[in-house]
Amino acid sequence: MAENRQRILSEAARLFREKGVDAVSVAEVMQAAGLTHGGFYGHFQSKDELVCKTMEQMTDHEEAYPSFEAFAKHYLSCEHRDNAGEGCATAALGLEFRHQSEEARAELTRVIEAQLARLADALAKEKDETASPEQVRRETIGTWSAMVGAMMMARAINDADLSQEILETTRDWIMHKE
Amino acid sequence: MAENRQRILSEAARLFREKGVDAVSVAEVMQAAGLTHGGFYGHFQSKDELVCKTMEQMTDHEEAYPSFEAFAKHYLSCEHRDNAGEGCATAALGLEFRHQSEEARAELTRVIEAQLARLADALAKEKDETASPEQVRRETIGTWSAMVGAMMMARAINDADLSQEILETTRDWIMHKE
DNA sequence: TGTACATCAGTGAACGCGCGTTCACTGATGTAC
DNA sequence: TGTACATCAGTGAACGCGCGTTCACTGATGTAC
Repeated sequence: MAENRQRILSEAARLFREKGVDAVSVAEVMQAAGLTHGGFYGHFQSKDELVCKTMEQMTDHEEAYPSFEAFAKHYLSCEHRDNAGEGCATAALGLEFRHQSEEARAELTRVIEAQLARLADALAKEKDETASPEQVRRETIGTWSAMVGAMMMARAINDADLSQEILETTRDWIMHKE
Repeated sequence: MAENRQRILSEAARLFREKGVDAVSVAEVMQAAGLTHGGFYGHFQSKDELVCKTMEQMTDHEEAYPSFEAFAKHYLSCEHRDNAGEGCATAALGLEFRHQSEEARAELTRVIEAQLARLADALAKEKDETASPEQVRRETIGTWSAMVGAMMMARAINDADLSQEILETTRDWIMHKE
């Protein structure tokens, strides 16, 4: 039963990021986990609880970033854009949480805080001792906003050329701000 | 009848940005326009057509930005964050268009292209002749991504302090990139 | 000016559908003797 | 080792609900005579 619960959570994490929380039904998650929809309520009290637990697990499973440059390069890639299911939850879900419960929004806030902390670590390592914590935080928030915004737009629009231009130019822009 | 159609479009533009396209029903739009839901299909063929026409009108009604700094300051304000219904369509709808029709996605692409063009104009004016068009485009895309990403995160999260910090730090970051 | 009629934007009950959720049931598993 | 029974995760039909959409109807308006 613990195995099944874990498979439900993993499939939910993938499907929610791929299509959005509202666009994925409980039955679809259960089918992806190889079960039928009726058994869902043996594992979770409601779809909202599944959303919260999925976000909770995402925060736990994240690893430290190897280096800021490597992270930015991967983050702002076409591969990441085209595989939202395995990618960043903030860029994949973001706005949808306006309509989620307060509990779910609190989990997303934790996810974003954790991502900012990891990114700040990577940036601080890059700079050694040459930047104050305040400067690092400033650069972290600025670059992180640009990455999230660029990815969201690149995914939303219809024009492959403009999509790629936004990713590449933003990557260039945050790394060499002239 | 033309007046009613216009009122439907205006209310749809406000409600869609405020709550998202999927979270607003046809009946809700019609009620906001002072009509009943049945009459909707005398004005539009489908909800999808309403989405497209609403986006079309948004592109048309935008004005040139006074100055880059003034625009950024207003864009990254708490007022804008808390009044999505009157604000930027890209930051308000963005990702939701993954599930919309190709026609609707094409309209959003046009909205984003128009916003990039207006922002590039404002930036170019600021710089006079000191920057090449390529440099202006680069800075336009970079700053625009950061503004959209910051606004989306500021709206999604649950923590008022972090929300405001993201807005203020990003504003600071894009204006003085050290 | 007054009456009869055509037009048509808007009304509201009804439809089919998919959703989240419930619940009586099943059938594999483990324990008792 | 073999049989009887309890447990309980998972099944699948069914629920109430809100959605987008349809359609027979209404009632105000404008024209014809």
